[in-house]
Amino acid sequence: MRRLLITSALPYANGSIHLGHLVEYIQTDIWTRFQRMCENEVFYVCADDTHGTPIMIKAQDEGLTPQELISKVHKEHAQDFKDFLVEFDNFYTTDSDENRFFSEEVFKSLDKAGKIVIKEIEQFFDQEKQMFLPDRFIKGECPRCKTKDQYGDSCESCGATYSPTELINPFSSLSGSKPVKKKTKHYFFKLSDCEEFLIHWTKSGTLQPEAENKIQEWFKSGLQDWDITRDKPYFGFLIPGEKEKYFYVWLDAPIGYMASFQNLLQKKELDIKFDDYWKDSEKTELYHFIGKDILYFHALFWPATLNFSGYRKPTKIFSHGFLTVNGEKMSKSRGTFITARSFLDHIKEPEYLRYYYASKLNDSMADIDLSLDDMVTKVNSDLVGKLVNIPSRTFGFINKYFDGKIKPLNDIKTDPYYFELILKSLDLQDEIIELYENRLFSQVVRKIFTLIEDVNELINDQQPWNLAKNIEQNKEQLHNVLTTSAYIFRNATIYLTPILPNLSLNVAKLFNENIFHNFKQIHEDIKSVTRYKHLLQRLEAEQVDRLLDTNKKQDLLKQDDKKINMKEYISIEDLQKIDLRVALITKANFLEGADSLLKITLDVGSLGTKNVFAGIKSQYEPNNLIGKKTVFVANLAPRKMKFGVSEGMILAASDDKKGPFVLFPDEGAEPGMKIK
RNA sequence: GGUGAUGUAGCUCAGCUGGUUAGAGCGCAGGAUUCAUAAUCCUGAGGUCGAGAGUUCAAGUCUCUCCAUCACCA
Repeated sequence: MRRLLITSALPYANGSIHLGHLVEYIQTDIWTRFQRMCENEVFYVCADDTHGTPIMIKAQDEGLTPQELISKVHKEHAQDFKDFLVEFDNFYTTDSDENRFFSEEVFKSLDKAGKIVIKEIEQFFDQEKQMFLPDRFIKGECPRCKTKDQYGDSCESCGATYSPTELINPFSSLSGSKPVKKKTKHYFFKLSDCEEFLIHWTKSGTLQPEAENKIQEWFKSGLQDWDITRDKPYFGFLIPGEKEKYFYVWLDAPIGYMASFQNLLQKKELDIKFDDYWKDSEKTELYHFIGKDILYFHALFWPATLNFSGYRKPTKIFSHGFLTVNGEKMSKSRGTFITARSFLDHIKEPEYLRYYYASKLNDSMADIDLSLDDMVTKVNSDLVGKLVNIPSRTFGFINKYFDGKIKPLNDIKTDPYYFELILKSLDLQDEIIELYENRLFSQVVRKIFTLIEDVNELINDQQPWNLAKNIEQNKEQLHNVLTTSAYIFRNATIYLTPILPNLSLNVAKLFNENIFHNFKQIHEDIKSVTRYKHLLQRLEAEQVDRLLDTNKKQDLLKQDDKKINMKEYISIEDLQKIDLRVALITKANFLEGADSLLKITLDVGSLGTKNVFAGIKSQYEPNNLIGKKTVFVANLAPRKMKFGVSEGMILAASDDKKGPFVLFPDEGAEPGMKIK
């Protein structure tokens, strides 16, 4: 029995889980479940990554403390993972006592080993906010192509990279003020000292070949010492002995793997030694699943940190590519920036995504594409049309003619025609296990579906519906066909369990079993089957359309909110341009041929009588409006409409779901009064 | 800008260390079938393997150049 500790990268606690994140969690979860089905002892831990400036700023924006923000996000993340059947043994947080302990301990050990050095550096400082600015919070003109409003590290327009000090006219994106250069004392991890160790470690088979190539580039350019300090204000752990300096979030984030594991041992009171997993690489294996974007941290900083603070190194780092949707980068305006939650709201079935990802995942770092049309056809044709179709087309016969009973494996061995087919499904086990182990899930899926296709072919050839017409004569043959189908279907489902745990559970119930939890179960007899109930619904293309539409709309709303949040203020002069008046509704009428408009006649005091057409028919009866006062925009340019000239506008509130609701002023407001 | 990866049928992807007529699923066309959620099965059409050059008896597979896409740059 192998003993494995497996991790997925920690999601940052300032946003929702989206389909891009899920590639990794689903990939890891499949591999973890696979290892469990091979009877290995497996722990799968993760945590929210909770520290850093962006979290601090976001909490401020939302009027929360950072702790409140991360606890809110943690709940949301945990629910998303659970609903996508991502089964962590522990989903913890980096803002924990355990993590503080290990972070300090690692830091002290590194210091003792002479790997920590103090340097004075010069950084941009926002005098208004009284804080040092991370690169991405500084904006200015690109020094090369002069494009305005570029971030402090690189230009989105020409792709140049530079340091924020090179920007022309830099400004703080937090306060808008001009940052000044200021000196500060920082702790550095002497990565430059670790080159020999890292060259050896990265070439010892711990990385995929592509990742190894990528790493070479960094060696070529020379390893730079790593700044692990951030000045206050910051949300994170104080560096031991300091009052205003914190650990950079990337120091304590991977240590969060250790903290989450330690927390798991305590919480579940497991009789397992922490050191077996974190100090002794002989006894246990440690695997990190990550995205290719954070390879740098996991393949250089992390092993070096571990090695020089007395811990074991990871057994292997598995990096995967990025997710594109419909062949392009995920985009909020196209609606392809799909959150886990909105996928569930519209598609309902998390296993459709799990299946689709599995059918495309392999061991490489190449990006994978979620083609939504492709997902629909794949799910419908593979899962519904082929897999689930088997019990649907055979269980009726088994129940009707054989009282739900299936032949034992030994009995069918006498007939080589059928037994060979079953044998093929048994023999595939070794191959499938090897493919799973190597994370070649797309090939696993393809292999399994050759079995499914065999069964459908067998049923077509043998035509149980015809055999049943002359049941006395054909009973034996019919039973063989059905038995063979049942075994192969059962075995294929066992093989698919890591990918489709819920479906597997429901299929187990069809066979009067509790659960499929071990690949060895393919050798067990099937005793009986129950009545067939539909296992999966077809996926309709409209569901996908609605999913994209909803995400698109939400993005538009958010952009509106953002405009306000981004402090795109208007001046008081701008506001005074609008002549708002109290008006009395004297008449209100339906208009023939108008779907949403009412004709409203207003008494605006000194401005006289005005007519407007208001799109409020859905909410208001004309008679209920007469005699009420409302708010009127008096200097809006008159507009010719089908029904006449609209001489202004009355104000009403609405969002995408409800409204409009007309505004009514408080008592005492008289027609013609200015609103200011 | 530097570096890494990717580019194979309409779509999504397999093709191990170079070796006979380049594969799968979906889609499409034709047929079979009706047990099954219009599901299933059979047959077929579809590719100068991003472009160009080179190495070799032989290249999708190795080398070089170029083009496009994605990522990273601490």
